[in-house]
Amino acid sequence: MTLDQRNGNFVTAPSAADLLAWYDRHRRSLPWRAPAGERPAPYRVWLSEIMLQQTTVAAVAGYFVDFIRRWPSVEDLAAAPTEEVMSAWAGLGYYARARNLHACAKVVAEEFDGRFPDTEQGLRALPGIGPYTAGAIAAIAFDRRAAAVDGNVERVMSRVFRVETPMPQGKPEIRARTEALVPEDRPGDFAQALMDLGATICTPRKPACALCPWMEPCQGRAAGVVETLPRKAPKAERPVKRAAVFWAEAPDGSVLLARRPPKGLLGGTEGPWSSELTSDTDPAEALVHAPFPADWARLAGTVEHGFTHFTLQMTVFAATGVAAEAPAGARWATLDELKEAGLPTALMKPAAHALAALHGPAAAKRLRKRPK
DNA sequence: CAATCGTGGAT
DNA sequence: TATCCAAGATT
Repeated sequence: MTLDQRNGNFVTAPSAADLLAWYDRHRRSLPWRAPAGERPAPYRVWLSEIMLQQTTVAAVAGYFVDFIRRWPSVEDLAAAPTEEVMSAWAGLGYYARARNLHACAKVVAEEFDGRFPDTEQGLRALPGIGPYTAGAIAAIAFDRRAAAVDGNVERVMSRVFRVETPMPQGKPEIRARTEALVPEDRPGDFAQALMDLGATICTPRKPACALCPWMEPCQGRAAGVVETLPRKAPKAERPVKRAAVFWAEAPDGSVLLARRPPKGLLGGTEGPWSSELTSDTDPAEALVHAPFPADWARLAGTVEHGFTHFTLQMTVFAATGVAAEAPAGARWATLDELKEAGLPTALMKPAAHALAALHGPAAAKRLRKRPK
């Protein structure tokens, strides 16, 4: 029992034991989790944590099952061509994760004999593993006493301890508070319990405080400010940028696919040829960005895609019956090969737009990923 | 530190 | 329809 000097209230500290007791009754069953009391394989923990970065459980589940079936071990994943990993990742977003995933698998397979480091520090040195993921893997896969501070934990802790400092300035305090609470026993369950609590009880809006194991010690609730936490600076508004997408079809019906440079927006993915997506291209002057001279026809309408930090408005140009060599970094591919390649959603949209315009809606529908 | 980097679901 | 934002890392 301590005194909160901000309002003169006496507060009790939240206990790991109360949270773990709640977790034992309400833990979610997820594809990457082991049965209660068992420790999941580090490979599965790592793969799931990378996929779950800024990505919802629902979006990840199918990809996780696919990856595990296709590459059952880290050695299998390391041995795969990077292009196959990128294709398997297509649609999940943040493609740097896929590149780092493969790079990390190679390091673990080739330099660590297929075994992941079992400490936070060791994990942190691997590509794609930052402070959160290192803590999560150390705790969940190796039962190390490590904190895993993600968005859920940030929200829970900012509320329980009533941290009113806006993020990211408040992060150090959140981390210190979390580290102090991690128990010697069951640190992995503690990490997952905290995330489950944030995902199912201590939600951004309308938290279910009445069901919360930490309702009593929650200072945010006592002060009536739960839903205002964590505090965040207002976000800058998203500019609209324009790009030109070039849909080329050869006489045999194959289409032009270009591999994007490894870094930057959609880095390493394949898709139709386009102007720079991060600059702003005037549609009237778009043809200078075409892959080769052809009878380009501007298709009616535009295609929009919202990225985190800007909205992209794409104008699509199409040419059919093209007999031309594919430029460097591009290839002619059948529609089946296009589906196999896996396009990011942002580029699947203009592809579908072109197919619908040239061959009808039914042709566009065939682009959709078939359920496996 | 601030900007960059995807996507889909919920509200 | 617009906004938020989810198991963040990298530069």
